[in-house]
Amino acid sequence: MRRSTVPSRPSAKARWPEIRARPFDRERDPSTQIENLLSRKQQSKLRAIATVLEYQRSNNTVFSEGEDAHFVYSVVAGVVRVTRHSDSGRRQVLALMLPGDLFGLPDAGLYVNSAETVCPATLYRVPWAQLREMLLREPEMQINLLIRVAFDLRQAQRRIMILGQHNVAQRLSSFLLDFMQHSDFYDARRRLLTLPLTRFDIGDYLGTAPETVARAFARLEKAALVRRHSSRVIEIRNADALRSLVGGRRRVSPH
Amino acid sequence: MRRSTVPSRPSAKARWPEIRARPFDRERDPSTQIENLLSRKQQSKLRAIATVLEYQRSNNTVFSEGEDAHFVYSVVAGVVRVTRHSDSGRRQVLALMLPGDLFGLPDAGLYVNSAETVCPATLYRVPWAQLREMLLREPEMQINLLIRVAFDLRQAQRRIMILGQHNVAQRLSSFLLDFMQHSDFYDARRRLLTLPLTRFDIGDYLGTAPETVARAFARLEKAALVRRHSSRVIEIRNADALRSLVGGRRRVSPH
DNA sequence: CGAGCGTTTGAGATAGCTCAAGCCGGGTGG
DNA sequence: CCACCCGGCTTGAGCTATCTCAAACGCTCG
Repeated sequence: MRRSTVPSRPSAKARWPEIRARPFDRERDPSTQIENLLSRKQQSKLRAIATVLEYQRSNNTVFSEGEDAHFVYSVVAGVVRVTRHSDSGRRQVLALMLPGDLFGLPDAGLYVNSAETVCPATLYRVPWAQLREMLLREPEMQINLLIRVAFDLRQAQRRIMILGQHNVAQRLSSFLLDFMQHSDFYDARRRLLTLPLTRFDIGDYLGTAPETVARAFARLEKAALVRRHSSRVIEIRNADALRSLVGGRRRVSPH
Repeated sequence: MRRSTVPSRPSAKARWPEIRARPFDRERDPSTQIENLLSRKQQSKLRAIATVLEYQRSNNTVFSEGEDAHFVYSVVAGVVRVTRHSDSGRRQVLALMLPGDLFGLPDAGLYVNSAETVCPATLYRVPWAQLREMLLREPEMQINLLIRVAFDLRQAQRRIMILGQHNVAQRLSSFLLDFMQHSDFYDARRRLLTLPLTRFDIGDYLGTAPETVARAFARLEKAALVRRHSSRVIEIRNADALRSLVGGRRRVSPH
């Protein structure tokens, strides 16, 4: 078993948590999408039961598949990868959670996926039991949760499209274009994209091997669509060409 | 553009609807999953606003992506494929809706996917506006919808795993094993699976070409895991071997 | 300055794509 | 009732994208 096998990817360096938890502090917290969906009153109720977690490092486990699910999480800052391992032990990154995203909804009381930090991150943690009660009392709040889950479903369907139809260069382009939407990672003026992920993470996200990701980068660079300033810092030289690459065919006719 | 291009797949024979709609008739309708989640009172309310649609043929359009979304649907009998077309015009089958499944939730008032019958089918049609109001009034009903959408999300994540990690023979095995769960299609005693889908549909579901699906069937047959009685009728000769195939590695080491 | 991880590139093997041709079964019309 | 036709299915051939194993490179941290 060379890589990508069960417990985790390369950095199984098992650094330990170093997480600090503190009660919700209204003053310090930037507003997030989930809050924006709620009324002030609802927000304050949610804050009353939320805890803020600060993960100082990457590759920290938030929760693991199969564990009892007591909490739901929301990203305040940083990036969390939501993963699942297939029977063969290979890891798939199902989704990347960015600020404002919600994750950790239980299935029959258990987490079905694992979640780890991809870089230092700040999260809200909300006890599921209390949230559940609150939802039953407040239909408007619940419908907001429904909207979020429906959004996640559409995102997942988008991933299905990409995995089912695109070659690796197209998937990578699509991934880069997605990250360019977030000013946390993309400096639009200088056209510089700073990726928080390793090639292993990107590979597991795109359903391919890290070497293939590296080669896809090389290919995009040769075609002058991007330029690698370093492995994590990518200059976007031609976003339109990236877009039209994604829109093209998976394979060009051999004739 | 040989196949799999925009409007639809081979049978663009454009047969027209022949749909019959009738008000909900309590006596004739088998209970479906969505109803099972609801109390009697809720059920009767839902029935009051539901219409039953009967599609007599396959390849009938229920709705198309981009249309205004006025209704939500639930499958009573038959199979519906939910599809989306990529920019290149290729079709992806995002999900197959079987009896009890719900589909057609709008995104910003529009359908984001298309839905077509795969065989003759009976559906419930519920006006979204009325359902929405009902949900706001009845939190328990809403939480059931939330559970359904969360279920769909997990299904979609499962598809992501399969598309991202498995080779075509594994995907096909996984597809067959799924269908074996439904007594509508699988005769457990005789071990006969009757597929409602063409090779084109299966290919678009599994993210591959129909020829490759045919070859995967040939491979499974040669390994004595299945036997094709006809292209649509498959004898399952070794379900355990199918399962362990799915659990194995995508590609065997070359050495 | 060495170790370790992550990245890149190379080489060889192969699964799956595309085009093409033949087959097969069921429905239709003579 | 049979022959034909058409759509779907299968198989073949050639090509290439991607996988796997290897090896070398280069940060970064200690």
